[in-house]
Amino acid sequence: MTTAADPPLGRREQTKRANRATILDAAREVFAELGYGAASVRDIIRRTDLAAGTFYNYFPDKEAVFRALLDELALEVGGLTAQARASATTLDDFVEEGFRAFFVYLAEDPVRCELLRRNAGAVRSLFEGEAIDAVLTQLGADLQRGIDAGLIPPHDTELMATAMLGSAFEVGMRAAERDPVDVETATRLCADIFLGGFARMREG
Amino acid sequence: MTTAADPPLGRREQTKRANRATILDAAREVFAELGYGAASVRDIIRRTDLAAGTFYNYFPDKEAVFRALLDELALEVGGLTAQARASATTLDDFVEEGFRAFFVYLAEDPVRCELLRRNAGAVRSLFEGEAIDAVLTQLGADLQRGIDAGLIPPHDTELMATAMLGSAFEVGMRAAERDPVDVETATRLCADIFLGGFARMREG
DNA sequence: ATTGAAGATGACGCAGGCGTCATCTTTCGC
DNA sequence: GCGAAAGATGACGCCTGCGTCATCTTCAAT
Repeated sequence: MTTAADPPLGRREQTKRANRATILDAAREVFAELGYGAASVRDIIRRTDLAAGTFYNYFPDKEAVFRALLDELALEVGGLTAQARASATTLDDFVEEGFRAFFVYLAEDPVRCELLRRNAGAVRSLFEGEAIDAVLTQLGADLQRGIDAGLIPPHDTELMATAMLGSAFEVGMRAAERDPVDVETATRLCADIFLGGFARMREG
Repeated sequence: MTTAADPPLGRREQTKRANRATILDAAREVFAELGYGAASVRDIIRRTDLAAGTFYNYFPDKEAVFRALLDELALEVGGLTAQARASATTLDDFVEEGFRAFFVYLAEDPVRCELLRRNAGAVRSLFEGEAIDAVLTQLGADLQRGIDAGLIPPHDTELMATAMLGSAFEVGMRAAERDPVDVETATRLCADIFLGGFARMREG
């Protein structure tokens, strides 16, 4: 299931895609290890058997690769969690499956995980209101729908989404560095916390 | 209330302290704006009327200044929150006052706040098990005491502490960028979430 | 006042990153 | 096969940061 021409894949286009992927993979590793700020374009191409100049055929600078990386990631994580929440029928499912999707996604790839962990700050400053923020907005909107439907007590959805993402992020990181990665414990904990929180807000 | 000689403060010692403070202040700003990785020693001294060489009379490299900055910060935040929790008599107070202390501390100084926000990743990778981690360990221990005393249902205290810190951090950042900074709303939200969470864990 | 040491200064040599561009290699259409 | 264009290559000039160190300035003790 590709977007355009399926069979007619010229050698030209083929290497182009491969090179782009190679650069992105190398960049993911480098940013994960060194952090965005300390990483250089040279660090990235050095991890590749491409020449320095080639990099600039694909991306104008390191910020562009970083953006590409994060856009991809935000799209994936946004899609997965939103989908998980969308197919939930109860509030318990909504919360639990949302967290689980996130933790499963993190557990899937340690490099991805480290990329996020190491660059949380850079992501924030670099993508004010983009990419990652979209995930948060999406969650906020879902919460609002829950409130409208009477399933969740009214509250500041922006702050709540922030709290959920914050917990999920930190807990996910901690869980990911345990061996073996225990998605269930993390899911259970976060779900209990926030479901309990909703209950308390409903009563109090 | 200083540690040693109070009256005999020679001009020599005076400038030394002033210079150290000047460097630390400049470093805080630079790290907050550029992020640890991208910041350079030159960026720091440039923000000062000291000469390049002078920097090295006080710190061996940028990592050392960063450590000094973070150690100070961790000590403050650890002290304030631990103290707030220690003087609590009920579980509600324990949770609420702990969060409040943290949010008040953040709201106090925007630069400090930005320093943390921007460098969350660098802090983690640079201080595996030091400084900031101590805050977390402290919180974990407090939770364990709560469990032992039968106030809090048993659970994975390490993960729980992580979740609390994660929420507090993200919510604090978000709250800090709102104008005016609303410590109460943030405190209320976090306290409700985690108190509710405890309640749910106790029942279920 | 004199002098010795603490410490501030900034120029220096070295290292490495940046983005470019002339050149070479490969692919594709004919 | 052939020629032209796409694209890969890596050396180049420029720039900036690093940590040092010889030198100058300032302080304090005599």
